[in-house]
Amino acid sequence: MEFDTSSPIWLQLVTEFSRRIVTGEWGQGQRIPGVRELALRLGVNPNTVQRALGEMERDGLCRSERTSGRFVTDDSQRISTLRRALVTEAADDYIRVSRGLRMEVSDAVALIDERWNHHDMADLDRARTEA
Amino acid sequence: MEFDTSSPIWLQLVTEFSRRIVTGEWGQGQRIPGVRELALRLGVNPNTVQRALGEMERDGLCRSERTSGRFVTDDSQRISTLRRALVTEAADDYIRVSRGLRMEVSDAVALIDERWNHHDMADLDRARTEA
DNA sequence: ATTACTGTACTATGTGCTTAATACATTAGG
DNA sequence: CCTAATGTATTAAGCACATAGTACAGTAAT
Repeated sequence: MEFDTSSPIWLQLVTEFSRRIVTGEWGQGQRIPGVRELALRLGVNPNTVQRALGEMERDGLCRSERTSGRFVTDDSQRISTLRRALVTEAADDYIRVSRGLRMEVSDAVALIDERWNHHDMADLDRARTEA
Repeated sequence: MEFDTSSPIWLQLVTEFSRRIVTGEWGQGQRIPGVRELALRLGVNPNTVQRALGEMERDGLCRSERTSGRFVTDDSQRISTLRRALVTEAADDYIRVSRGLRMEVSDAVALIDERWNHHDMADLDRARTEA
C-alpha cells in the first residue's frame, strides 16, 4: 500500500482499516490478521500498525484477545455509525473547500458527476496495465 | 487561524494562501503582507510562513522582490489553473472515499446537496454567536 | 512440558516540523 | 547619509513520527 508523507502513517492506517470494516472486507466479528503479518503486507513497522489498531480499539471498532488475536466488533450499529461518519466527513471536506472557493452547489454537484466517470477510466487503465 | 495537528502547518498555509489568491482576497499582481506580519496574524513562526510562500513561489504563484515585498503573480491563467486544480483535487478526494465505501454516484451527489444546507446553518450559527 | 503464535512494552536511532533568536543584504523614504 | 522595512539564511532546541530490534506474558496445539 502507498502512503502520503504529509500525514502520519498510523492515521492513514486507521482510515484504511475503517474502510475495510465498513465494506465488509473485514467482516463483523471476524478475526483481524496479526500486527506482524499486517505490517509485513503493508510494508510498515509493526509498531505503526499497533498504534493504528490501538486507536481503533479505543473507539470500540475492534477488540483484542490477548493471545488469540484481534477481532472486528460485533456491534453492527457501531459499524453503520462508522460508515456514516466516514461518508459525511468526506462530503463536508469537499463542501468546505468548494464554498471556500466561492462555488455554487450546482457546480459542486456537477463536478462530482463529471469526475466520477474519469475514475472509471482510471480503473480500466490500471486493470489494463496490470494485465 | 486554526491548524490541524495531523499535517504540517506550512502545507495548510499553502492551501489557505492559494484559496486567498483564487478568491481574489489576494488580487492578481497585488502585494502580499510580509512574512513577519503574516506570522503574527496567523499565530505561527515567520519561518513557517517563509516555507509556505517559498513553495508557492516555486510553483509560480507569487514572486518576491527582495526589498519591496512579495506579490501575487500577474499571470491570470496560472490563477485559473490553480483554481481548477484545487477544485478537482477536492472532488477527486471525495470520489475516492465514496467509491472506496462502495457508494453510488447518485448517493454521493445527494449527500452533497443535503449537507450543503447544513453548512449554511452552521454559518448562520457562527454569525449569531459572533454578533 | 514444549512449541508457536498472539498482543504488548521498551529502548535506541534517524528524520522532519515548529519555534526561537539572530544576523545579513538590499532598497525605499526621509 | 541614515533609518526602517523587506526577503533570506543560520543555528539550536524540543517534539512527534517511523523504524529496528528485543523482550515479556499469556494461551492454544502438539
